[in-house]
Amino acid sequence: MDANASHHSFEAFLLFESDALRGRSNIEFMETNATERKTLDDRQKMTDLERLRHSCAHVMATAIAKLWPDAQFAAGPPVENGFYYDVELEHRISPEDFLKIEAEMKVVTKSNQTFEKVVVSRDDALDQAKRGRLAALNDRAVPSKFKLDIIQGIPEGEAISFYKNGDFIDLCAGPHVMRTGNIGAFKLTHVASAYYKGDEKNPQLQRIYGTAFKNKTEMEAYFNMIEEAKKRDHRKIGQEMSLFVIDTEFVGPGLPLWLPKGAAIVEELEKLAKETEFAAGYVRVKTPHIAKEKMYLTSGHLPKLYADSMFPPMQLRDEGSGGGLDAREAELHQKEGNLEEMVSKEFAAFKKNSGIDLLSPDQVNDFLGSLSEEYQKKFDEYVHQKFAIGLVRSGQPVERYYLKAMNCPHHHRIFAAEPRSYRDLPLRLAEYGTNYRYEQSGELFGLMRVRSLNMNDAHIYCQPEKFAEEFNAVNELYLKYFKIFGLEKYVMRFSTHDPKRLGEKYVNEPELWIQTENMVRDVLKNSGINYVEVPNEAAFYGPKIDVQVWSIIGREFTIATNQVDFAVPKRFGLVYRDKDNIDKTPLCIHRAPLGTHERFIGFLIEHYAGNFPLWLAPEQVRVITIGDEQPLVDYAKSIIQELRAQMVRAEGDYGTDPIKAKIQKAEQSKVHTMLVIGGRDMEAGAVSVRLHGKGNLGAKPKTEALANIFTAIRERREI
RNA sequence: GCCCAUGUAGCUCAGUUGGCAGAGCACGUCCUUGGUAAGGACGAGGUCAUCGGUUCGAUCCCGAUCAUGGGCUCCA
Repeated sequence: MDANASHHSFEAFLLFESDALRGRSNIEFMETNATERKTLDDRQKMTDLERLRHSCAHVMATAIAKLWPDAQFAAGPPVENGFYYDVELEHRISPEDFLKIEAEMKVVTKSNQTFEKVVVSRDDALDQAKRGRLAALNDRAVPSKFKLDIIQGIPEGEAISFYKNGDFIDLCAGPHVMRTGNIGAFKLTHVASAYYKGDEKNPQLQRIYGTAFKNKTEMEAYFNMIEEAKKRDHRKIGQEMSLFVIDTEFVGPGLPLWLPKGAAIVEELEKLAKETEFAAGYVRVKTPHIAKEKMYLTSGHLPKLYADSMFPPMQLRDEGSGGGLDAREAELHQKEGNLEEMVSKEFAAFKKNSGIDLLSPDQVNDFLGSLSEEYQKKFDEYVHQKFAIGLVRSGQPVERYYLKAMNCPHHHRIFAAEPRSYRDLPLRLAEYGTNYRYEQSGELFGLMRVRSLNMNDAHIYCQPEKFAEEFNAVNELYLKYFKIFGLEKYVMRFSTHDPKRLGEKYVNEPELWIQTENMVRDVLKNSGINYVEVPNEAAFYGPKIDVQVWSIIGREFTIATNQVDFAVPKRFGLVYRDKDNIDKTPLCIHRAPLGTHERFIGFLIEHYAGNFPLWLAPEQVRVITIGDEQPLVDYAKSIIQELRAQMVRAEGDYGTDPIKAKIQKAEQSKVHTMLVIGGRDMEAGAVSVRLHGKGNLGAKPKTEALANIFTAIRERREI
């Protein structure tokens, strides 16, 4: 591997590791497309709705040009849920301006102007742009600079056209609706910034987003759908159900804390993974959260390529002020003395201020909290120096430690820890490892983008000839999980290499590529898995499979990536002794079917809208008494004991609230199963069963009701 | 990181054109003893994100910082 190639491999490596959990694959996909210019034919393929929305972008530009004639427009395409137009304008457009703009837009749609297409010569186009006539209502002193730039970028021979509505003329390839009045309903939604042509070296523009529909009814339906999705937002439900919090003040942004109810879900998922993986022949390992710098220098994440995504290192520094050890120890004693002096002074002042002579333990804590910043700083310096001296004396070298951003290097070292024979393979090392990644602050998003993540990780080391079998087994795992979570729509995006770019974008192992890709393709084909093949999207060192799933309301999530890796084990010098007594490098399959707890639970919350199936429900059963008489409470408590003895998460509500209030509380907190008991039930040895969202099922013998609960949980299905 | 918006009680949000800080829910105490989505009374809860500036006076105006959210890919 030459230097350049290995540079790419680090990049590819980090791409895999981040893609798996960040769902970046789409972005990558789009970027590849974006480099290819849309042809005029492509543009004619616009759907009716896109055509309408693109027309609406022109209407918006017309309105903005009227309000701010110096506005410079760049591009205004239709997008997934509407349209935008990029505009350069001194005035900062805020949502308050939307009403004003919309009012002007309404004037344009009401007057029902025709969209007229005019095909012009290149010279004409340039001339009009220079006169500032494009994307404007009149001639202007300054040229329409972005339009001018765009015209210059149009290849020779391609037709250039203007579209005109009323007095507004814009450079545009179309297509458009016939008249402005065809835009039945529209609304501006938000404003953001974007660089011209997406390049940060270009000027920053204001991107104004809006949406448009044939008629009001369809627009209302769209906004209702948005509202529905908002109700399912994992951040909202997570708070309502007390699943997790993000304590930015004391713990840090992007570092979620799982509350007991959320941790219950975490535990259930781990239990599922452990059972499933155990049955599939995985062995579990445990690795520390940190490793020496050498680890990541070897893996290639450091010194540069992954450094930005890792938390800065913990450095055990020897930062003495020169001089021998003796001199520095003397300095340390001096510092100790100074500190003591400072403390006694501040203590005296504290006692004087509070007027207390003998402090209680609480008051001592108050005092410690009140110590001056200067003292704290000196104290830190003191501790640091003491530590550094200790290190020097013990003869340890200065070291840097990093929080791990991925588990594979640790697992590779586990592979390397013992001599491996082909008889030991496949070795499937599994771990719910906690990784730390320094995501950019603007990238953080609820549980979906975090800085600490628990990955359902495993690395399968196998002989190349066993690959198909292993890879197939991994896919079986996925299908099994999809079934458990009721995921009906999924697609595996199988990314392959491009032979033309071997040695540049892809590791130069033509035969290995073809061989591995064929193996992957065969497995996918034979197993009847729903997949699409995406050429020229593989990672540097092997084909990859992104797993996209759709939640019950049709939102798409990328939950996991599988990666076939025929290059990195080599970097770690991993070998096994084969039958022929030769050391060979194993293939490695990286896989994480349940992604990370953070992202996966975020997905599940939205998928289920917080109404988890019984086995996952944070509170599975609540026993509710009608009244608070002692015998009834005792009966309820005995039921809870029976449930808890079988690891069922059960709580009791024995309070004095009226029964309707207790039911509502339980329903609102989405308790899966309510066992309501009154005097009648107690005498009959019965419970009356109510399921969340499904209402009262009526009285059942207690033993039968409990047995149903136990079985349903064990089999991970509904009652 | 960059642009824009937001930050008031545990939660959802009012409010003050600059002059003692508000509601509902949740919480606590008491009353209520009831059969499947809210019985009642009283009470406790706040450095109005943080720091600085203007002012007789700042939660409000100005600036900075931090955090959260929407974007920063979909090219005439």
